[in-house]
Amino acid sequence: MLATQEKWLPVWDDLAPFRSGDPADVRPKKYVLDMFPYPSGDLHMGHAEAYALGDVVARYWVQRGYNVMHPIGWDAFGLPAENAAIRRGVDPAAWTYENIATQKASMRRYACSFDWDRVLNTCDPEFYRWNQWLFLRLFEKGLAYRKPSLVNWCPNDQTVLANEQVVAGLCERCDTPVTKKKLTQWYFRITDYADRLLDDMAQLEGQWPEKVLLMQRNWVGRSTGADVVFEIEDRDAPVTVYTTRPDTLYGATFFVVAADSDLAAELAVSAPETVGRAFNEYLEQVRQTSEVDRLASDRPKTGVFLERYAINPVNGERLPIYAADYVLADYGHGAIMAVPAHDQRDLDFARAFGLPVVTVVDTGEDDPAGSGIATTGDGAMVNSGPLDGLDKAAAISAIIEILHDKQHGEATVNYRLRDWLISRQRYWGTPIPIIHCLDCGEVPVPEDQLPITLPRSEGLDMKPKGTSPLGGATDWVNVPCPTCEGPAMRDTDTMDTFVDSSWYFLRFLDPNLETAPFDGEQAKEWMPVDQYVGGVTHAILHLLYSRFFTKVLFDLGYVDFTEPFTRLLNQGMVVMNGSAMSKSRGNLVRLSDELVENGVDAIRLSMVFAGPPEDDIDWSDVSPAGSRKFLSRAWRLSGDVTSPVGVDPQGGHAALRKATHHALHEGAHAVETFRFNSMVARVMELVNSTRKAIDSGPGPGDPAVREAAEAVAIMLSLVAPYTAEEMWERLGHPPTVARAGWPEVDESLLVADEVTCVVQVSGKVRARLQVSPSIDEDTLRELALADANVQRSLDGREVRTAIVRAPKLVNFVPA
RNA sequence: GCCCCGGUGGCGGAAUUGGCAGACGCGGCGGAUUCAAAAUCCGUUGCCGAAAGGCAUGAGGGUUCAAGUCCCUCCCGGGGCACCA
Repeated sequence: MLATQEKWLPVWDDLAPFRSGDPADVRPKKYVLDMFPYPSGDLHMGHAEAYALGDVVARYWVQRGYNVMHPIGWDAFGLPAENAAIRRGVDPAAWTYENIATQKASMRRYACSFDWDRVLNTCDPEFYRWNQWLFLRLFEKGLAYRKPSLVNWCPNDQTVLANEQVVAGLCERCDTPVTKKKLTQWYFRITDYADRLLDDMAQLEGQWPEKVLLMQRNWVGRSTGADVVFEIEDRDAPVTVYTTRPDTLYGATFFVVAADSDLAAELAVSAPETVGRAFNEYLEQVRQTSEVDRLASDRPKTGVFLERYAINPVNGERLPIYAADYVLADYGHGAIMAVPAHDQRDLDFARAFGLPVVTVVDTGEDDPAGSGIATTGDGAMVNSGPLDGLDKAAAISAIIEILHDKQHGEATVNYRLRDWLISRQRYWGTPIPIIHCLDCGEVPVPEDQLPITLPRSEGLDMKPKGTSPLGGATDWVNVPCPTCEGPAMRDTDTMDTFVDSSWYFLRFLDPNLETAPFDGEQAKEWMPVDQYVGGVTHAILHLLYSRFFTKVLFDLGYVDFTEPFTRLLNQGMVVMNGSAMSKSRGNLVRLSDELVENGVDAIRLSMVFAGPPEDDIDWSDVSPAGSRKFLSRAWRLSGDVTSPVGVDPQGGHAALRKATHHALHEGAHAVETFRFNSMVARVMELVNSTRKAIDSGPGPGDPAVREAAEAVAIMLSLVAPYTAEEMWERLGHPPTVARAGWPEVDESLLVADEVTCVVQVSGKVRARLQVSPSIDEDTLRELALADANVQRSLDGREVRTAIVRAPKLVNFVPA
């Protein structure tokens, strides 16, 4: 196995069959992209699966005559490098580049069909200078801005997190419960693109897994409703609330403001002193509640009455105002009108605080005041003045019109999506290219000063302490203001590493370009990515951000498409005995061990053959030894062929020729529909047929045997490159089989000259006939009826109906 | 709680539009080869039955000449969302 690697790797390096950058190359282009890895160590089983699957696609399109760009790089910024630095005192850069070298060598041995001329590392200044450049473009457009806000804070990593990076209240990286902190941070205005992120999904329908589209739709969370303006007693300015149920306005019995909102604080200040004290106590308690606890679904409702009142604009009723934590400060306007009869959360609160419940929609269900179950369905409006008798939809439009006329509200849209918080208080990332000047404020770093490279880690205190380690690099931080030359300071935060991956696919077009992040002409030729392959863990994070960046770049005129990834394949995970592999569980399978034991080809084949690519693979169900056995069976075919290279297959053994062309045809179709396991099954069938032909059919000298063996080598080259190359050589061809080309399928060989016709009586199979595929219905019916078994089953009964689907099926229905 | 997606032999999984259920493989069993083992090769392998035949795609019902596939109800598993007004 090792000898085979030693033999072919230099040959492949030399021939570079997957080089894609030749401007004279006339082949049509295709861009196949695997999600790039984080260099945390050597490759593991998960990488082995992902890259085996991506390789099938890339190598297939090369065989089909395309100039396939299949690049690889490293998502090289991020916390593990820094944590290693803290634990072991190594330089994050040195640690990272060492791991990259290890992974790169492993990928080469794993025979990944990457174009090695296009490698990039996001931690190279040549890459991240363009992060800074893009940041400045967004800053100019007002799409990058700083604001104070209550943000997600990971106490373990000592950094802020974007909303997308908090999973069920836990830090996505380290599973530590996330807390909230009031901080001024940098954001990208992704919410400006909420509608387009939703609407452009129409382009992806059928091309992306439905599941991913659904998750993104939920994440953006568009809802339609109305803003309603409420006057507040003893306050000049009114307060606007957002509601999806303006039709229930007459059912509002109280008013709630988010406890942690500025409005709550303000209302409490001008309330009686006892209220102020109670409020402050409550707020303190809310602040100490972790995100995990806050999200617990069965938590009782809590709050404080502020002894203030809002006025219902339609009936002038006084609604008591409460501060509570079930209303979120950063959604809508941070305040709601509460309609306990028709909203479960409001009802729970009303019952806890003894507030009235007024039903305004008669849904025919039990009265919520008694049942404790809010009714949310449709029905006739009651107790609602001019709305009485209308149904939900009519009431919504009627009330919006009324509010609009009185200037008390209007129809609006709201989103669950929040702006993307991109600053991080950590070292190993892209410095934010802003200089803070006391006089000039936030000053962008002039473009000719890019990149702002990271200061050396030596001498910096890397320990997480809530502020960026970059703050300790005084020489680096203190700079003159680019505008006024006065003393100023660099921004010391670094960018979220998801910024890197939001556009890296464009950098592959020319990773060494020094004048721009990418070349527009090349983007026209190659983009968007035709096939993206990666894990479903990025369903929201990376894929949403990349879609956002692409739209921004489109608006800025840098690209002419609005979606970056035309087609998406999510591969599953490799697990062991039903659960994710981990050292602590003791079910870790080491890729390197597997490779030593069974070889690269057998591991790749096992990954591809295990099942559909999107399903998880349980390694305990997989037989790499079986894969190895099959590969040597296939390989042996190539040694048995005795006909000369280039022999005309015409006139060769007809049945085997049909088998070959059938396999090529079905195999191609299987690859194009992501049924890679079925493609392998078709190759296995062809190997079996060829073996039979050699041993007991027309013999090894038949031209059809050579044709079959060559087809096996070519199909196998998608999965098992070493075995395929060995076969190709033994069959008398020069390397490399990767560029041999997919043999043209002879359509005439796809039609069988005899098919099996199933004859049923009352839907049960009673006979099978060998018939010509062109047999006509009448002949087939007579033939079927004449069959002895059919006659026995009919048992003298008359045939009431005969369904004839020539040439494959006849069904007699007796009277 | 809401929304998706699944449930097919001992196991992983096949099955264009409703038309031979179980392709291909793993494992098992039997045999050949071998002093023996490994490797390899051949055969066999859904269940019941001696056979004819019958029964089988989570359970139950329905549509149809015909259902793994379509419709309804339920059970189980996996995933996503979860105070977003």
